[in-house]
Parts: sequence; C-alpha cells; structure tokens
Amino acid sequence: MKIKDIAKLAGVSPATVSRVMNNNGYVKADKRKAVEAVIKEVGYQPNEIAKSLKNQKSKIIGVIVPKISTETASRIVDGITQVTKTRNYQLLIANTNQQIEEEINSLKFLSNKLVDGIIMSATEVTDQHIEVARRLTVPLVIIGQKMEGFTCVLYNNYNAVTDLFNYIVDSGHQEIAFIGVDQRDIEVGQIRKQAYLDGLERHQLPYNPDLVAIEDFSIESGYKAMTRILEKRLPTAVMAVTDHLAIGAIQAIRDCGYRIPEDVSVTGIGDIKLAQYLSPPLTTVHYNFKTSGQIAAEQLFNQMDQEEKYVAEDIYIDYDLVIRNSLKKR
Amino acid sequence: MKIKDIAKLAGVSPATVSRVMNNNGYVKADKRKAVEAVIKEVGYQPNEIAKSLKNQKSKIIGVIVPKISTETASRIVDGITQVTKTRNYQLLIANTNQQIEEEINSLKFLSNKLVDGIIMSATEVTDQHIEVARRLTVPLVIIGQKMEGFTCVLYNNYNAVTDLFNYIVDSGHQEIAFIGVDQRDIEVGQIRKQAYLDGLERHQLPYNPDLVAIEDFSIESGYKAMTRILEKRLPTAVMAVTDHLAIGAIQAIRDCGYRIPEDVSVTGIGDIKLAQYLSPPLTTVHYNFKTSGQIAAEQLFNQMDQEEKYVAEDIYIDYDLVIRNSLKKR
DNA sequence: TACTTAATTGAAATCGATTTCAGTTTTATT
DNA sequence: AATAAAACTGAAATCGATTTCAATTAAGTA
Repeated sequence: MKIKDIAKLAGVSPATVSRVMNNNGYVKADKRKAVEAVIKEVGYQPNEIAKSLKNQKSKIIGVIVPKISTETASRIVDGITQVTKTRNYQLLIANTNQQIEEEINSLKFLSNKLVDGIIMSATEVTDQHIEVARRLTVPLVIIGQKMEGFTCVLYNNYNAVTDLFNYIVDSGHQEIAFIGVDQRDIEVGQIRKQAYLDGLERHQLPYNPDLVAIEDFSIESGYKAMTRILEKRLPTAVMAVTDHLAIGAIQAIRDCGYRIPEDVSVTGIGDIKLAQYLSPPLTTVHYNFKTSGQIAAEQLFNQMDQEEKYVAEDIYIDYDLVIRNSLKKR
Repeated sequence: MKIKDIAKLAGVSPATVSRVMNNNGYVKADKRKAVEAVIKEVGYQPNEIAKSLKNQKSKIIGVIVPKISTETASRIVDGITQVTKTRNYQLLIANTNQQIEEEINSLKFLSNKLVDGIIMSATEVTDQHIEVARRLTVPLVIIGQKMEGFTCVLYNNYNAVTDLFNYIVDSGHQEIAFIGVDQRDIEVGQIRKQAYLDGLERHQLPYNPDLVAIEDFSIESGYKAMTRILEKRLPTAVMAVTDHLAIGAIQAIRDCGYRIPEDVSVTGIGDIKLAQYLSPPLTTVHYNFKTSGQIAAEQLFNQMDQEEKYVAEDIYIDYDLVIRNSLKKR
C-alpha cells in the first residue's frame, strides 16, 4: 500500500493524502474524512524511507558505543532514548566492540544522511577520529572523552578521584594501591591516574610503582592486577579505577587469605547497580550515566535545531562519593 | 556530494558511477579508474536512504527490547550485532520500557519498510501483539516467549527450574519458598512457577501459599517478596525466579538476622555476570543470552533470504545448572 | 570479410513520499 | 455586484540512488 493507492481509493490525489497525513496545507473537511477513512481501513503506514529521502531527514539518531552489553553503555542508551522518544526519533546503535577501526567506520557510515545526528561514547580519541568527525555533515556529541571542537559530556574524573583519594587518606590509609587502565583512554586511563599521583604528592606520600598496576577493563583484569601487586606488597587500601576492577581485586585479595575491609580496603568508581549488594558493599563514586545520555541527546537536538554553526561546549556531569563498607577507617 | 557530481567530475554518467560503486555491470578499466579516483579524492559516500528506497531494503534490523539497560537485553543485542555485522546490517533499537503500548507501536512503525526484519525480546504476548505481528510485511523472530506462527528462540524454563528444584530437594531441603513474577509473562511468570508446583508434587511436598510471593523484576521486589515470606515462615531454601530477585531476597534475609547459606539457602535464575562474585556466590541457572541473540539473528536472516513463506519453528537454548555456595546441603 | 556475440555506455524510468506552482472554487469585503 | 483574499486541489518536479533499455563499439568466429 502506497500513497497512490490510498489516493485512488479515496478519490483524491497523492498530494491531498500527504496533506492529510501530515496535517499541513488546505484540505476540505469531506475529503479529509474520506482519506482518513481509507487510511484507517487499510491500516496504511507511509514508507519511512521515502519520507526520509524527500524530507532530507531520517528521524534517526546514530549511537556509537564501545560495547552495549556493559552497564555504562546501556544506561547511556537508556538516557538517550528517554529524550529521543519525546521527539519521535529512533536509535541506530553501532556496537564497536572497542575497536577503533569499527568506531571510525561507524562514524563514516552513519554520516551519509542515514542519521540526523550522532552520539558517540568513546573510550579513545585518535587523530583519525577527529579527522573523520570534522568531515561529518551531521552534528556529533561525544560522551566520556574530550574532543576539541565538539560538544562533550564529561565526567569530572579528576575531582572525583581527588575527593575519593582524600577520603581514603582521611580514613587513615597511607599505603594506597592503584589499579588503572591504558593511558590511551585519556579520561579513565590518564586523568584518573594523574589525580591519584597528585593525591600522593599533596599528602606527601611516596610514589611506589609496586603499588600501581595497569590492566584492561574486565573483572579478570582486576584480579590479575591485584595479584601482581600482592606479590610485591600488601597495601592497606586499593583504589581501582572501575567497579569491575575493584570486584576482581576483592576476589584476588580474598584468594590470598586477607579479609576486606579488615585487612585491605577497596574502592571502585562508577557505582554499578550491584555495588551496594556486594559484601562488603563497595565504596565508590556514583556517576549518573543515564543523565549523561539524556544531556547528550538534548545537546544534540539543540545543534540539530540550530541553523548556524553551534558553539561546542564541555558539560560536566555531577558525581557523588558513595561511602560503603569496603573501606575501613584505621 | 551526490552521484551526479561524481559522474560529472569523472566525465561519465551516474549509471557508470553506480556500476563502479556496486561492482556490477560492465565498466571499462580506464573509466573505472577515473571514477574510483574521484570517489577517493572527494571521499564520496552514497546516500544510504536513497539506496534503501531504490533497493527496497534498508540493511537495518529492528530490535525491540523491554529495557536495554538490563543485562539480559544488552547481551541479546550483543549477540545480534555479532551476526548482523557479518552481513553489514545495522541495528535500530526500540526501547519499550516494558510498556505493551510501546511494543505494539514499535512493531507497527518498524514494519514500514524502515527495517528488513525484526527481532523482539518480549515479556508478554497479547492478542494485540499477535494481530500486529501477522500484518507485518517483514520477518519477525521472537526471543523469550512463545508466539504461534513465528520463529521463537526460547529458554527451556520448565526443565531448568525442574532440574534446579530437584537439586534443591536432593540437597535436603523440604521448605522451599518461591519468589516469582506476574503470570502474564508466560515463560517466567507462568512456566517457572508451574515447574515449582510440579516439583513440590513430584516430591510429595505440601504446597504452602505462605512460601510463595509474586512481585516485579527488580532487586527491591525480591527484598519485598522475601520480607513478606519471612513474616509468615522461615524456609530452608528460597528459589527466586531471577538473579536480581535472589539478590533482593538475600538482602532481606540478612536484614532479619539470618545467615546465608547456613540458615537459608537461596538460588536465582539467569547467571548474571556478578552472580559468581556475590558472597556467597549464587547458585543459579546459566542462560547464554548472547547466543540466543545470535541464533535469533541467524534465523531472521534465513527468513529474509528465503523467497517463499518460512516455516516457523521453536528453538530452545541450552542451560546449565551452576552450583555455587548460596545453597547448602542439610 | 561478414556476421554474431560480448562489452560498454548513458538517457530515462523508478522507488514512494512531499511540495511547489498554477489553476479553480469559496468566502469576505466594500 | 465586483473584487480581493483565502481555501482548495492535483499535475509535475524532486529527493539520490539503481536499473532497464536501446544504442554503440569491440571482440570473436566461421
């Protein structure tokens, strides 16, 4: 069923049917009624592809995430849908599996008028990213990383880690281990570590490389990293750069026969849903990922609505220190 | 940049450019080279919408999920991408927030040639679902629920719960509580409960309504349900219909001053990622959601490839009993 | 060499909607 | 009643690709 068929059945032209469907332009009451009757009767739904082509917009937002099956990503997407739904926009999701290659490809592909805007939750920003992004003909908003010239929704990693570090020190800890990730991830790998290093200095604590381990994002990585640290030295507190790493670390510490938090305190970052249900409940930093998705979507719509060039800005998402029992005062 | 512009720059017709792009039809080597040079130089990427309209396929698969920010859903989507990626298909995700209304709307909307096929992870199947589904002009595969006339990827809930129940009884438990969900969810609400009831009968255990509580899917619901049960009676084991419910139940049991598994054993179903990192680690049933996504996608492509009507079939996904320490032998 | 077949090319139709434009009918105003 | 303004309508152009079709050229064969 196409618009032509409806037109024929209702005894009008396709133009009139279009006017009825979109409720614009003049249509006499009786014709409108006739058209509406036919539409209802045959259950006509217009071809969205044809509409998109003619209207030069698809009403689809492209979303690029490193891995959808991750609490962070799925919550961000949740937040995005919350906003897009109010505008009747659909979401095209590109799962890149953390591969830079895929990320670039998705950016390129989505830009070809398939989507009206793009939100990318990035783990790494390379020169190639920036180059492709600049060529984009649709607005782009970045979540989680800074990218010059684009609106970015960011987590205030430096302050969060600093607050957490201060809290750990204030709780009486001096030997604080750090489990981080690769430096290519600026926000999580670099900034969070820098805040740790600056924290040490501020409190005049010595930097001990034996207490620092860098790994991937998985729980298993946390386990490995912690094991490596324990082979060298037993810290009184461990600051892991994500909750998953913290969970892995806890496991490793227990497997070595130590108790948490009596022997070693552990903290994470992110506040995954289950953080409070672990035993002991995890001390961590709460980020509202859903909110960041919402804000990114709002920013994107702002840019799409704007005719002239939009001024990029960095938006920082609030965080909360969540004090639970995985950290013990000494 | 459109195909016409490329044609002009390369000194050929749009038809020739199209032939080069899609590598079909005859094109002389020199013209091909010329066209390829221009394409590369200007970084031409064809308008996907226009292609879709002309080709009568969008190379997009629609995915309808109750809530993307759920481990189950996001893993399913992960599995789907795994398969769609090999075919260069994109994913359009409709997040319905568990609202039937939204589910129906999404089905209707997606069908209008916007997508080439649909995968729906349903929680409930109403008559309205079936009616809309029958009118669809694109193939549809269902995950998690049975729907007459459509290919369904199912979890063998009855057998899984039966195995688990047997294991609990074999471990010496007689007072087994049950935390379930609404019966409108046939697979989780109805079948899992029926397996519990049949289990009682098979082992000649009395049915005690005080030991059964029905709630929503959240952790909090598990807490509420367990609290209600504990007000009446103290079971030796609790069978929760999802891991999240189990986690809530564990919390409630602890808050009443009982130990797990010494005083009360608890089991879940689903085997979420963190199940093994809880303390005690959760005894549960492992479902491979990612695999179900993959299989659903493969089935969908099969149908899309097929010219004639495809014969619907039910496919059951394997499960594994995962024995951990949240259940204690008596 | 004559003739068949294969290779090459671009003009124009097509996909299914929207919108402009020009023509026609109503309605409002003086 | 005359005229201006508003309401209504459909034919045709358009969005940006693909593909058919017919025309032309090159290659192969007897």
